[in-house]
Amino acid sequence: MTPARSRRPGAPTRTERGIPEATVARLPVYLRALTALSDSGIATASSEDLATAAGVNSAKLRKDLSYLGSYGTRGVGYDVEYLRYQIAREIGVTQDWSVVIVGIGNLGHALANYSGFGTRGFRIVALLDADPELVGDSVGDMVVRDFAELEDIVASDGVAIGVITTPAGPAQEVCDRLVKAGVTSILNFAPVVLSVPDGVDVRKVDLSIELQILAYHEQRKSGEAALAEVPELPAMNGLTDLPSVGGGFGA
Amino acid sequence: MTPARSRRPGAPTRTERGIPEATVARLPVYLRALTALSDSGIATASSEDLATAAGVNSAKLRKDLSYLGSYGTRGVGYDVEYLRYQIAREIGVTQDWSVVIVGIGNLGHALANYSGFGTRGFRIVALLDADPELVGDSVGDMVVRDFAELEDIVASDGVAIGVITTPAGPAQEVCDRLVKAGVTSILNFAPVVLSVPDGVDVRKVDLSIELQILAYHEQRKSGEAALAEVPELPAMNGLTDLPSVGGGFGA
DNA sequence: CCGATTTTGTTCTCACGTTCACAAACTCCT
DNA sequence: AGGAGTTTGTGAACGTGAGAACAAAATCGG
Repeated sequence: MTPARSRRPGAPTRTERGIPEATVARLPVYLRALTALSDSGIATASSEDLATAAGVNSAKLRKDLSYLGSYGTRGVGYDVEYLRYQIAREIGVTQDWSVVIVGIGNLGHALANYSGFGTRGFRIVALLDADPELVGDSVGDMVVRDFAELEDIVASDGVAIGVITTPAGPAQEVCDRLVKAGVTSILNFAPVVLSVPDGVDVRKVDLSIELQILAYHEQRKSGEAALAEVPELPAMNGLTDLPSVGGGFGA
Repeated sequence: MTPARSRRPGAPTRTERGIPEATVARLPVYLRALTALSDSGIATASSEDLATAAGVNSAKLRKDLSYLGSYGTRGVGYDVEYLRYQIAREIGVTQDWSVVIVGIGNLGHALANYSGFGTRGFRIVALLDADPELVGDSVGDMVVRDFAELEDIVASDGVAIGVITTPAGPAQEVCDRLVKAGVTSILNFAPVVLSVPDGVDVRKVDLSIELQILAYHEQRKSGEAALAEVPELPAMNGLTDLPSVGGGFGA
């Protein structure tokens, strides 16, 4: 049942530099699919099986995996555990990453309480907020600490990843402090465009934007009748009465 | 200061069908930038100004806007209010969209409490959960209702958009129910690949994936020393001791 | 009214991403 | 052992997106 691992002498000359960004974004999906298969007791899966589980095309999956190396066996498929390890290693989640969350409002609370964190290669080492009212509160099994402690925490815990769940206003300032303290990857939930120096990665999660994208397609579905209802060139004097669109996850 | 609006007789022959998906995804960002400029009392902005505010290249911004029509004035720039309305109309947020949230756990709570919803073209009409313990609880100014009421609510309020904030387990089932009730756009926070019939749009927000993408780049930054520390081909007998990677926003 | 200046809208080119299609490689059955 | 059947890995074709560059159109100063 377990396939030959085919560690052939002429090693696959692993992709020297640069897995395409689109592929990187899908690797975590494959990882999750593999974990699910593994939990179901499935030891081997074809690219077709995996692709179905991950919700992608099998050719795309094979090409994606080929950037990592040649980890399958022709005529058989992929060893689930083996491939899972390889992808985990490539992503970097075989080691643990320390994470700080800044801004313990509604969303910060939700993320802090999210139990499935530690088991996935990420460890929340601190919850920070600048509001003295919040500092000292306990959230789950952690206590909210003062944002002023940031530098110490980053230095002592080797934090590389920061999560910003503040309102839009202070987000850039928080970001600057994070970067100055040595954080080089930021996950931003605040509805602002953060500017960071080269070498720092920012990823954005924005609920409003997602909903607006859905709204766009939704509008298209309802036939063009809906479009015709809205005047293309409205009288300018009515413009200030518009609902305040835009914005996002602020306080 | 206000430019001529240039409603020339040969109308711009608005893009008949199909704004590129990449452009659609950026329109909400432009909308937000325009709203910010508008709030600052700025009446006119060049593509350069807008691009800076939105964090993109100005050529890209101009090309994106050109898909909507010719709403700028050469030598001058764009009228902020006018362009804001045009983008809002194109996205479809000049009208209100009714939204239901299913799964009132930590995250559902956070979204329900998010006050900046109603002002942005989205109206939460119901919070639903299947857990009898939760039904009847009040969250913000709303009350959690039984998931069984879904069909009635969708029918009476014309709900087109559903947000899934349940754990992974029930997500597909919830999704099926939503679709059957008539929801045609779904924003999914559960860490599963949802399968839906044609004509239904799904967008996914996944914290674990975002963090893992950051981790990948972070690993690359720390020089290749880090890569070398991890064996490329570990002994297979150690594999089951791996931390359980993958998964995501479950209970 | 005209030329200088500004800034848009668009064309062209290149890079990236997706999909097809098939040879290579492996297993299984006779 | 050999042929039939599977499934990977990848080359090639195609489509989409990004960025540079420039002509067209507008303003402004004289």
